[in-house]
Amino acid sequence: MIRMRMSKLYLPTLKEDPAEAEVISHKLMLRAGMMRKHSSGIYSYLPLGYRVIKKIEKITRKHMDMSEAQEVLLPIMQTSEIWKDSKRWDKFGPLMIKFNDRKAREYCLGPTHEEVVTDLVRDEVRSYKDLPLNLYQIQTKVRDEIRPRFGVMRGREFIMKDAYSLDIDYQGLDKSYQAMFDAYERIFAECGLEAVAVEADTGAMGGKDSHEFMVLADSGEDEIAFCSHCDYAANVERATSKKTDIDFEVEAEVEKIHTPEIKTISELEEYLEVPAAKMIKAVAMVADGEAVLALVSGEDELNEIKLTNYLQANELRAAEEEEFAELFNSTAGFIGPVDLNKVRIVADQRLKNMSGAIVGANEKDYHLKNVKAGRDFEVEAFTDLRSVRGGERCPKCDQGKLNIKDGIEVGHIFKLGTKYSENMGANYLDENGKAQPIVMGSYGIGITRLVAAAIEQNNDQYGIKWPKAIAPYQIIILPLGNDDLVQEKSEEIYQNLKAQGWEVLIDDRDERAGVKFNDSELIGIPLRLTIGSRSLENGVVEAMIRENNSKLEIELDNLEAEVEKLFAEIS
RNA sequence: CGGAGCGUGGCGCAGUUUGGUAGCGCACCUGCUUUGGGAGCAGGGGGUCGAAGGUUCAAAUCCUUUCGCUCCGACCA
Repeated sequence: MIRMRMSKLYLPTLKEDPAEAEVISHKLMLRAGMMRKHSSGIYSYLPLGYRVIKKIEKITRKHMDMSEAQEVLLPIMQTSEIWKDSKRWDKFGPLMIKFNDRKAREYCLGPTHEEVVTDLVRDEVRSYKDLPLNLYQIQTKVRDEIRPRFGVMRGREFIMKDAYSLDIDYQGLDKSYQAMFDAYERIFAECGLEAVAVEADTGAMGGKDSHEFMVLADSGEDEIAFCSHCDYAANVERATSKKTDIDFEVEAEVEKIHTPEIKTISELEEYLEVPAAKMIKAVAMVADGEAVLALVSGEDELNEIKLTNYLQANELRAAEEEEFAELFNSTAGFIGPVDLNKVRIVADQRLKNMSGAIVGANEKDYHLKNVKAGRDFEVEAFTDLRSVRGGERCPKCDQGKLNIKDGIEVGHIFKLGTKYSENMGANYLDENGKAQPIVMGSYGIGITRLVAAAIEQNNDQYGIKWPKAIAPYQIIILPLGNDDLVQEKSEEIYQNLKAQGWEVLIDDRDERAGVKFNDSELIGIPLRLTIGSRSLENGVVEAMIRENNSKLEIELDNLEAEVEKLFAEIS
C-alpha cells in the first residue's frame, strides 16, 4: 500500500542547510528528505526521492517504447574480457571499479554497457533481417569518478537510462539516431524541463556525431555556446567561431629580447607594451607520456579537448615543472617553438600566416620577436585548438554572435559507428551473404542527474517547485488544528481525491500550522489544499499553487471540479 | 593526483590561538499550556570530541601518522 499519510511517511526534512551541500539541488534534496548520503557520490533514495525517480523513469520508458526500443536489463558486474575486446579496459582505467571473484577472475562494475550489448548481440544477430534493433535499460551505473560533486549531479553510483541502436548501415544509424533525438526532446519536455540539444564531443565513447541535451543552470558544469541569430549550439569543448587568421606582415629577422622574470602573457603585454595578439602562447602538454607543444594566439585559450582529439590521445595533461627541462629541453615560462627539436608541435589554425610574433626563447628570462611560422619553426599541423569566447561570430550563419551559458548535461547521444562491432566481432550477413559489422549508436539519460537538474531549474527561497509531471505527489492536504470538523472534512476530501486517482499526500501530523506550511513548500508539491475551521465555516478551502505561490479559495461543494481545473493550468 | 578547507550528541555550530569538569541552538522524551506561518514553561535522555600513536600530572586543544567529507582543476549521464 502506498503511504500517503505524512504521519507514517519516512520523510526526514531538515530545517537548516546541511554543511556538506553547496548547490541548491543538493541542499534541497537533503533538506526535503529525498535522499541521504552513504559515501561520497553514493546515496540512498528515500520514499519521496524515489517517487520522483520512478516518475522520470516512467516518462522515459513511455517514449523509449514509443520509439520501438525494447527494454532489457543488463549485468552490473561485467567480465574484463569484453572490455579487453573493445580495447577500453585501459582507456576507462581507474574510472572503473575492478575486482576479482573467488576464482581470481577479473571483473568490473559497469560504468556503461556498450561492451555487454555488443557481446550479447554478436552471438544472436546473424542476418540483416534481424536488424535494426534498439535495446535499452534503466539501471545503476558505477563510475569511480575523479571527483564526485554536487550531490547526485555527479555521483559515483547513479541511475541511467542507456540505449543501444544496431543497424545494418549508416543510413539506418542516422534514422535510429534521429528517432532517439526526437524521443529525448519529448522526454525532457514532458518532465517539464527546458533542455536544449547541442553539438558535443564524443569523449571516451568514440564515434562520429554526438549531441548533448543540456539543462541551462548556473550550477552546470558545462559551457555551451549559442548563436544569437541561428540555431547553432555547441558545447565549448567543440564549438568553433568565425575568427580571422592573424597576420602582422612583419618580415624582420628574429631578435632575442631580455625579459627578466616575465613569464605570463599578461606580464609580457605590460612589460613590452605589446598586445597579446602578437604573441604565441606555447602550452607544454604531455600526451600519453609524449611531449607535445601546443601553440595558440596569446589572446586565445588552448582547448584541451580539441588537442586530445587531434592527437587521438588517451590521456592529456599539462607538463609539470620538472618535465620542461627533461622532455622539452626548455624552461617553464619561456618555452617556445623555435629550435625545439624532437617535440611534436601543433598550432592553432589562426597562426598559419602569423609573422612578427613574440615567443619564448627556451632560455630563462628571454623571448624572441619577429618570429614567423614556417620560416622560423615548423609545426606538424595547423588545426582548430582554441576555445571560443562569448561575442565571437557564429560559424554557421555568420550573422549572430555567440553567447556562452552554463548547462547540466542530462542526456548524450552518440553515433558510435562500427568501433565496437569491429573490435568485438559483432557482424551480420548482408543480402549477399557477406559479413558486415553492425553499425551502432548509444544514447544515455542521467535519470538521477535529471532530478537535480529539475530542482536547479525549479526552486525558490522556500524550497522545490516540482513540475507536475515529476512531482512526488500531485496534491498535499493540510488540515490545521485539532477541530473535529477539520479532521473529518480533510479525511473526506483526501479519500475522495484519492478515489478519483489523484496522488494525494495528507499532512496528518500533530504539528503546528507553520511547520506544515513550510514542509509542504520545501518538498514542493504542486497543489496545496489548506483546511481550517475558519474557511470551513465559509464553505471554502484555500488552494495554493506552488509554481507561483498564488493562493485562492475554492468552494467545498465544487472542490473536485476545481482541483481538476487548477491542476490542468499548472505546468 | 595537485591546491584549499572541514571532522565536537541526529542536524547546524562554539570551544582549539594560550592544555585544566565538553557547551549552545534545533531536533528528541515527559507533563501542563498553546494551536492559520518553524509555540511557551518546567523537567529529562543522548557525545570513545573521525581513528591510531606520542608529549604531559593533565589533551577536543600540542606533535606524528592515518581515514573520511567538502570546495577549485583534469573526467562524465
